[in-house]
Amino acid sequence: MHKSSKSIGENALSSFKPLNVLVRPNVAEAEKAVKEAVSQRKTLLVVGNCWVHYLGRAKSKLEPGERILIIKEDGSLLVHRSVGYEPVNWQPPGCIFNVQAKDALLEIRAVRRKPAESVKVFFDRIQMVSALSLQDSGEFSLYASEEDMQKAILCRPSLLEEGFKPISYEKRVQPGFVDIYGVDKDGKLVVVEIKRKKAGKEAAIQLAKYIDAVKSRADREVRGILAAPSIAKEVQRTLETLGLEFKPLDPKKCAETLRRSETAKLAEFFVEK
Amino acid sequence: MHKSSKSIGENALSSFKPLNVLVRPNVAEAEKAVKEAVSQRKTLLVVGNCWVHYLGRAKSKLEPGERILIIKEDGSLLVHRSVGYEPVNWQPPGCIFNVQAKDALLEIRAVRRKPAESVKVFFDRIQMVSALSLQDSGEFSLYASEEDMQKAILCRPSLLEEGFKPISYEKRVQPGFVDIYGVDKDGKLVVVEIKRKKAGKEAAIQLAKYIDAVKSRADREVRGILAAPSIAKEVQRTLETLGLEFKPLDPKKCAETLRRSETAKLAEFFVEK
DNA sequence: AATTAAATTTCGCCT
DNA sequence: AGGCGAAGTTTAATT
Repeated sequence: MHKSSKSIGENALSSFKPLNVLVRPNVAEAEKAVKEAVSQRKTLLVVGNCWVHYLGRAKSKLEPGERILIIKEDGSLLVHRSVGYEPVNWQPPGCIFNVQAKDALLEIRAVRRKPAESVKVFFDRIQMVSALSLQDSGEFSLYASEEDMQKAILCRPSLLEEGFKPISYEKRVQPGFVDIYGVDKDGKLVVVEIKRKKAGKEAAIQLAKYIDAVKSRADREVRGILAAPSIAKEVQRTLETLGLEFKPLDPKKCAETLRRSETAKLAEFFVEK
Repeated sequence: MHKSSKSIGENALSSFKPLNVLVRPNVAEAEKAVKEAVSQRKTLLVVGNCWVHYLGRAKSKLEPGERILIIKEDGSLLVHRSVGYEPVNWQPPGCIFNVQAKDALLEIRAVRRKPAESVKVFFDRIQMVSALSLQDSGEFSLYASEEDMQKAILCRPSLLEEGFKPISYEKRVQPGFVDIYGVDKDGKLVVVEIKRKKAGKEAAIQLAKYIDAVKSRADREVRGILAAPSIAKEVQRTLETLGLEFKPLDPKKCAETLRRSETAKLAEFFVEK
């Protein structure tokens, strides 16, 4: 992790995006738009009066009513009613779609193998069709971001190991920024690289580079610790080969630590007053 | 159940429905539309570039990207990315919403108590806002409709009880139609009332009326059986008072029976050929 | 209201 | 690819 990796945001670049919205189209118009969206792997929204037949692991029938149909780029399908957190009908990613208009009806069929399932949605009146090209590379972090994990170690160093003392963070060295830099209980220098997800090869290489950089400057032994929720077996071997270490660090635990620390600070505040 | 209860459909009546769609609105326009939709308990769709903070049972952060936000009439909230069956962020029904525009940002906050949670969605660019009045009274039946349950008993009477023999179905009597009419292993007349959901008081009363009607015509003892997946405790007592019986009948089991029967018929077909 | 069990569970991780 | 376990699980049913 290094904060310099933060993106400027996709905002400035593309204020123009292809966006097709049809309001109250007839079935033929809707058919065209839906076929196009599905074949172009766009995200599709259809709102209208429909009924649904599902057959697969289970079997269901949904009588007519106005709902929202979503078909996503990955071939997943959702039918949402006006109430309820869960979709009334759905299909996980990987469906193949078949779209056809017949007798003033728009039929959208989603089929998948293994398990063999099909969802058929019939529209007879369509309020809106919208084909979207959603640009979304934003990261989703549950419980703690990499930055949160860094903070957690800084505020409770024992999360990394007993006796660890941080000296600095985001320290600039040759190849970039060292997440955390400190000393262990024996006074040895420690370089810590943090990953929020399962650590891959690049994490080990990155850490190795930092170690080299620090060693060349400090001219003494330096320990390298890769802290992440988990690590690939092969990477574990790579680490050992390089003389580096792995420390399991759970984002959830980090978040709890931060929360407690905030609570503690708050308690402290009230005690001092 | 009686087939005459089928609705004509909401199709013919209301081809005109209030439907507000804003394409590429500015933040102020979007704010107005969203506030209106939320206060009027409409179903809301917002598509645009957004980021999301969640804090409650867990905690999460979603970096900027283009997504679909849905707020339903019951106060549930969904944020969907362009891939994945599940929403990336959500909130179950019963939220209170707070909408405000500030510094060219549209903030939509969903809060609920028990558990105390909040989801904050920030939009800086909005592709579309749509406020929908979804009319949806269509019934959803999983595994089997009441009609399917009727078919299942007709094709395998032992589902009701050993030795039962159907004579007719949808038989016209004074108050309406008897779902299934037959005789038990001792030759006693049996009237069967089927419900797909947990049986309520009205089901017991309905059955009692049919029994009376049949008794007055046949002038001999008639058993009444209410077949449903479950029954309310109080209704069970009502049944006993009236000298009627309850038979647990699971839609899932009915669907399996029908499927097997179809498979059997198919097998029979292939054997005969 | 709290607890338990099922779900078209889905999803990730591991073998 | 199949099996196991967790989930911000949700939801319905039961005590």
